Amino acid sequence: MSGSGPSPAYTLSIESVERICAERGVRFTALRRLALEALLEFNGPVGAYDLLRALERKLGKSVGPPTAYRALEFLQEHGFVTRIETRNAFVPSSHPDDPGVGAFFLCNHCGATFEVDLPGLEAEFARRAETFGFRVGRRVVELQGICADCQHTAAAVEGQGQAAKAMTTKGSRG
Amino acid sequence: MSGSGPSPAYTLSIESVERICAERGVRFTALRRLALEALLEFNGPVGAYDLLRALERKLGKSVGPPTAYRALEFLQEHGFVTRIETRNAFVPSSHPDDPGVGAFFLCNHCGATFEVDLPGLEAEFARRAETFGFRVGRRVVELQGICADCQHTAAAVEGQGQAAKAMTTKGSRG
DNA sequence: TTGGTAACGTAATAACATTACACCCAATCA
DNA sequence: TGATTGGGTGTAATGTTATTACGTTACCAA
Ligand SMILES: [Zn+2]
Ligand SMILES: [Zn+2]
Ligand SMILES: [Zn+2]
Ligand SMILES: [Zn+2]
Repeated sequence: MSGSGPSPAYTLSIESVERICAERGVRFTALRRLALEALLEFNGPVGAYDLLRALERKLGKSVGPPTAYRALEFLQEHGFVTRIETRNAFVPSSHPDDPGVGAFFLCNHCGATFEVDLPGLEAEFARRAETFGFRVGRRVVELQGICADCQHTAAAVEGQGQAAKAMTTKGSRG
Repeated sequence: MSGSGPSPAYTLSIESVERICAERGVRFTALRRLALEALLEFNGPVGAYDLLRALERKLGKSVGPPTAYRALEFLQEHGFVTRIETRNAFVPSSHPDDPGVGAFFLCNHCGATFEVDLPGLEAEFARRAETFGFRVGRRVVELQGICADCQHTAAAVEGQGQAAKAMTTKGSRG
């Protein structure tokens, strides 16, 4: 399939992250940079252990899980990376400082990941939360299905349940 | 915290599931029934291994992970149970044959889980999906934060990030 | 009754994530 | 400058969640 979709692949660049970190007075270390570079080099969601192996290749030495997870934690905290819960995987964020809801359309067939802004979602959530006094923090919206490209393929059997095969190293929990 | 919230605790009963399975011509076996009973006996999301241990208690013998996961798979396939992705855990569904979007409000402080119907979400998803030919299957909407009860507590520091402690055996990934 | 299929038991392993502690290094300050 | 301090990283061990593979059993239909 292709990387085409509702939003440009990724608007995030290393340079912009560098700048934002400087503004915020936080350290964009070599390791964190390498991790983000690795994530950008993949086309889709990347598992922590895949990132780990990518880091090993870049560094030429072995790295432990905490190293990968710490880098991911930093990148998530600052909005540069989003965890895809239904894939146990991570992608660079399209909108690092956007307070809005990032909704993810995830193709079960090819693994393609589309981050889209769903205006109106925010309001709907807030309004409903208000009715019972819930204070909303992190929002997770993930919509699984079949992308346009894969629907043109005979192999795309159903809107539910096929395993992702290409474009990602991650499996699916459909 | 309390079990109060936007919808009654659970509208699902063993009897209704029994009836639905008969209608659909699928087998509601002893194991599947025990698994669902166990899930209903918990107050919140239940991890697969907690379910496993509950099954062991009920059966008086040890059971392997596949046994628990197969029961969960069946219950999910038929809409009786929903997986909470951000908790790696499972809850009985409030609306087993409702095609609408079940959104979950999850308290990071006490673990309380509220399933609510968000009408309008469905339309928003469908409309956006249509614009790029995506065919939506499973929808995951999980909103983490702090419930009303916990906001009345000094310990509820922020709308983000506290670990769930009571009412659930599950941890949090913030 | 027999043959086929869905369900289950069991062992092993894979995949994902965290804890604990030691070490290093850069920024701050006596 | 030397000491202190805190964040960041290295490493080993462990914990948690999920799947694969394969043999057996139970149910149903021909
Ligand atoms: Zn494809
Ligand atoms: Zn696709
Ligand atoms: Zn609460
Ligand atoms: Zn509470």
